[in-house]
Amino acid sequence: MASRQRVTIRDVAKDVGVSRQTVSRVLNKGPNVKPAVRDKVSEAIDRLGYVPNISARRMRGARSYLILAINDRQRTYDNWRAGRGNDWVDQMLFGGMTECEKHGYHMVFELIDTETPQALEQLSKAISELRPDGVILTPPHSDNAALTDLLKAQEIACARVGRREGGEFVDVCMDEVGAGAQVTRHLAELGHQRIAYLAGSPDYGNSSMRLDGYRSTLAELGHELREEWIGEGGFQFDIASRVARQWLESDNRPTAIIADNDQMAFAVFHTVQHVGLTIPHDLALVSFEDTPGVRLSVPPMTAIRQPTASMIAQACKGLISAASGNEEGGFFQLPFEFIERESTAPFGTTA
Amino acid sequence: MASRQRVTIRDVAKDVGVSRQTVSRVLNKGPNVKPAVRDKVSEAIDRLGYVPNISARRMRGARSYLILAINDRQRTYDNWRAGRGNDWVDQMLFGGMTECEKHGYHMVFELIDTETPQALEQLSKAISELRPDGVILTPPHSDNAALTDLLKAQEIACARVGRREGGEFVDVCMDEVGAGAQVTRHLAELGHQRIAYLAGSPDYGNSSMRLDGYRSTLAELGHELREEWIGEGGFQFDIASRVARQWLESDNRPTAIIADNDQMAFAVFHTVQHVGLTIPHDLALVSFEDTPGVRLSVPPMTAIRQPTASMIAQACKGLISAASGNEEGGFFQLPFEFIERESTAPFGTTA
DNA sequence: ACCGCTTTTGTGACCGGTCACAAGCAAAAA
DNA sequence: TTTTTGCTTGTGACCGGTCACAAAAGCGGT
Repeated sequence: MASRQRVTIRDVAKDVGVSRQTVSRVLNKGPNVKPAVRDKVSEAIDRLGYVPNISARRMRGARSYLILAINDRQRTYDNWRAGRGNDWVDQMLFGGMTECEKHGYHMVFELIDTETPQALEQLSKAISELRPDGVILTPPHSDNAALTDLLKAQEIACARVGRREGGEFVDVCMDEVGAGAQVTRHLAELGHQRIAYLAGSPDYGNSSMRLDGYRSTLAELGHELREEWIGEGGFQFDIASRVARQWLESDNRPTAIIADNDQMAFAVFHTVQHVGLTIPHDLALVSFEDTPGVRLSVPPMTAIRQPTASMIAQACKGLISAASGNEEGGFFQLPFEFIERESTAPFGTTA
Repeated sequence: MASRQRVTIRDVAKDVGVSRQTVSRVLNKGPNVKPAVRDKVSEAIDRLGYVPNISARRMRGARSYLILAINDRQRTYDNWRAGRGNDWVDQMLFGGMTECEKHGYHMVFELIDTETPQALEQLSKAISELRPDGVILTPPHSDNAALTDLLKAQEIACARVGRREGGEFVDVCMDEVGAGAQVTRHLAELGHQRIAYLAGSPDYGNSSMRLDGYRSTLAELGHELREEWIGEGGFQFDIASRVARQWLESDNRPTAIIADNDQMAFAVFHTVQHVGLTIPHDLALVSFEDTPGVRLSVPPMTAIRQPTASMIAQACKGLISAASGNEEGGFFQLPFEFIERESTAPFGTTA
């Protein structure tokens, strides 16, 4: 059983000899408070150890100081059970809290079942109960119109990770085109001429942006762009394996492959071994994720790392800013990290 | 800007033609409500889509339906930055939410800086603002007396992961002795006679319990127990490497090593390679963690997996039960998972 | 000193639930 | 029938903040 509140705003007010409202104004950094009074109140707050009660604050239509972060249950479960070791939530927590605690905010994590009818109801229940100041939607929720419509209807600010419309939403994403360009340039600079691109799915916007980066960079550098070297692996191991195999067994096989996600990169790894080649001597390989799996592969993989923590931090920042009465929404593109490891080597180091 | 509450308890009361209190009683599954009335109220709640406001509930000393999970900032940062891919928070979220949503609870995650003077203040601020029904302390906080004292003083229920006193706390831990026994028996059954134990630190209770399991199992099976085969690696790579090297270069080297954590298991991996031996042919190796790193090592490592998700679920269950007015506290020991992979092989398969 | 204007401070109501207690009502006991 | 008892329902106050609005104080200009 939790105890009663110890020090309330009235205690502070009485101590200093001012009204509750004046204390409230100091707390919320409101204008129109004499510096001398402000100091006296601040001092009393510290001395008495007063901390405002979030629940009470939320009552009269004020802020709740809560940010709701939505994750997909299935995805979280898969990561957990398969032991693939995706540390997505860890990163969200670190990035989010770093920003939140600066402003006295807290993060509530919620799991919902996307793609099911319950999803909407689950989110609806959570926001009605918690009335957060903002909600962060991560993939695959970012694309769920039913959810964003609900939030819009409820007038709750919403940040979407991985989207780039901006407008009324706080959209945060990575520079996908730049990432596609970066890996392509990296391979080209290593001397590779025959660079294949194993794409995920054209339906997925970010995927096609990376492909754009690949295309434009190849053109820019005057490299040959062969359509048969752009494969589609549907982000899946099996499909990617087949595509990779076809490439690797062809007469004029690519000397480098860019994989759109780690699953497919692993598929290439596997296929390379199967065909009797080795990485990086016979083939350079880059991936667009950076899950622990690829960091710990042998050899460790060169990859683009999504700035998950920064993205969540930016999402929080945007939401808190909106809750503070500033202009809402906006579109933030964050730089990627390029991590060069041992799966890429200069062309010509073939054993 | 969040919108006003749409449907309140008064709306429901008016709709059905009863008082607010009656609706409240139905909500809280209180006794003394006529079944017919209860049904009518429940129906109206569903029809109007009424969801109680947690903040309001919390005001008059009632529950907050919030569980606060405390993690260490440094540890979270390290996991993130080093890319070691510890999915601890993912597991906490999955395990915790699975239990919480059954009871209408939410989880708030907080990062604090253990071992610093701020830690106490950070926790204090968080509980004053949020007034959660319970707090989950994970290592290394579980052992921090200042924190538990604070929670006791504030009369906020507390669950500690990795401790086993029980009493007023909800203590949740793994069967460490059993785990120590299990890996020892596993190796013995594979035919190993010379099984070394690379312990972490005797100061760490769980570590010494696992060692106890090792000792007693060896005795039970009538195996030789050599004190020089119990090393201390301080959970650190470097120290563990030295110990392993000494063992592996001795005349009568062990054929199996049990490592108290993954860091040290990696140290053994490294040392084995360095000395020119291979796993599992020349040496069987087991670890007591199961981070993605060891799952993805080559060969993948046989290991004990901590039931993190279940532990957090149990912690939530205990806290919610206490908040519901049941007997507080207790001690829960959860079974470990033993995952046999390829770093252990029968003795005698030496190449 | 008086006026208008801005800055600073204070008061009562209110948010949406729950608590304490009182009242209504039925069945059981006297 | 009357009283006791237990179950069911309702009423007003209250939790700890903030909002809207009113009041008071400061300040330069006439």
